[in-house]
Amino acid sequence: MPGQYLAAMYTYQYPRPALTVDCVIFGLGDESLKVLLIQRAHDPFAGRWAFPGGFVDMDEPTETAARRELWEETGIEDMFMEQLYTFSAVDRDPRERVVSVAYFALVKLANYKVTPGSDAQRAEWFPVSQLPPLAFDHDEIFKVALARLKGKVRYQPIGFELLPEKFTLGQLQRMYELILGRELDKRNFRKKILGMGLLLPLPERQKGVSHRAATLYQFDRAKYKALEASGFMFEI
Amino acid sequence: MPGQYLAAMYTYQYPRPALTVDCVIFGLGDESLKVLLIQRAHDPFAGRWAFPGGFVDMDEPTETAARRELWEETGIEDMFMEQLYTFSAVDRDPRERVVSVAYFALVKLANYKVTPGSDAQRAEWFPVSQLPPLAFDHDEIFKVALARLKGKVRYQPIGFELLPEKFTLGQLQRMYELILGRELDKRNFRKKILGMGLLLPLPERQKGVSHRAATLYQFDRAKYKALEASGFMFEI
DNA sequence: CCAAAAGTGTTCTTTATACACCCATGT
DNA sequence: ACATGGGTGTATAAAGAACACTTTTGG
Repeated sequence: MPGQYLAAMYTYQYPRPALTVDCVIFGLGDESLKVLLIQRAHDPFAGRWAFPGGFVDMDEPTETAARRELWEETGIEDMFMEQLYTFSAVDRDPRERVVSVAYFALVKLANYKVTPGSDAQRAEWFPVSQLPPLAFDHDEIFKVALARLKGKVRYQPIGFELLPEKFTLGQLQRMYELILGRELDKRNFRKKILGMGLLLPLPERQKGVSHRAATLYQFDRAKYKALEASGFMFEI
Repeated sequence: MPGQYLAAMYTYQYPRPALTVDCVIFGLGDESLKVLLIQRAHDPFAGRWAFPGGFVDMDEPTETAARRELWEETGIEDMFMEQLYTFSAVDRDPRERVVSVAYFALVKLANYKVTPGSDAQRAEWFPVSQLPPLAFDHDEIFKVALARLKGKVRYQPIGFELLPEKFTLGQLQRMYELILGRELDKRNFRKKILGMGLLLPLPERQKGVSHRAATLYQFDRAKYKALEASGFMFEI
């Protein structure tokens, strides 16, 4: 990184904000949409809950920083992630000027059933409708993240990131109902989603349920890519 | 700003990326959608065109920085602006690590007909289909900005920000056609947009045109706010 | 046999699309 | 008179919304 020296030559005279990342991770519980929070060990806001995050290193882009922090703090990796928004209010951190690039992630909660927490830190999944008061401006970050999820889930097939690889149409519909906050008509839903031709029915069926076993489906990513390229628009 | 002292106490040991803003400003010409570029006076990329932008001060949020830089470099103010994306590739600036928060702005070009340029800098409006090679990663920033504009203009009434306060339905339709890159049916377009009840017909008509004078309309922002709050979705 | 979710079609309403001619104005 | 864009309605097709019963499985 020759930049280190050049930085001094060109710009050392200007103070710079600190740069951090914060991650809003959504997971799908049995009865609610959830987000992962970490309890802060130190001041400011010691004891309060906050989204996992941390400082951006000089040799990594912000998304890499977000994935690294998430892995360090929770052990979660390889999830769907996209940039959410950059929060830069001058007083958002009481210590000093900190600008934070927030990320928005979706995980298959079944893969992380046990409450995460690698350091001494406590991490816990909270239903989105029952969040404790959050540190810093994380309440605002959460609002933006939830709005993004609700807005996006209808027009891009990101909802599948919350489900296991193999899922039933019932699970899929419940996922949409939980996120959108309203009920969907079962027959119309199935007609629409199957009509897209993006769900591969598997030769397997659900097991161990005390009712008729449902067909398992898989989302056909390759087919979606192809259709998307030729102008197809996903919509629920 | 007590943060200045605290910053030294807590975090002076970590190097920080520089933080800048860049603004992609769209305006509507007679025959094309345009963006404002500034020709760089100094290295790196001396002589190349780039989006206006600059460093974020310690006492201003990024959007304020974007508006300030834009005013300083072009004299444009009070335009529609929203955050676009934060670009953080490690080598995006050859001198040192610079993270840039890009903004996306829409202006009523008629108000800025003369080529702007307040400093010694040259500023010019370029049709989006004929951009010169840009400095830094600004080609990528532009791609993201144009995609955002195309995607958003259909679902939010931001297109009006590109037109004068009073406009004809012909101007409105041409605006959508230029941005979306396809022709719209005149009768269907009028039926749809007038059907929303968001356009106030004015008792005035177009003047000095060598054809039948069109009715002038105004976008009813108050009514849109009300409808939006009760679940109405704008769509072209 | 009961509970619980899976699975399945049709009707009606709403919205989208395709399409052609006369009108007003300035040159 | 002609060139230019303004202004108007209808018919057809497609998509969305509403709606109820039978099937399968485990307990």
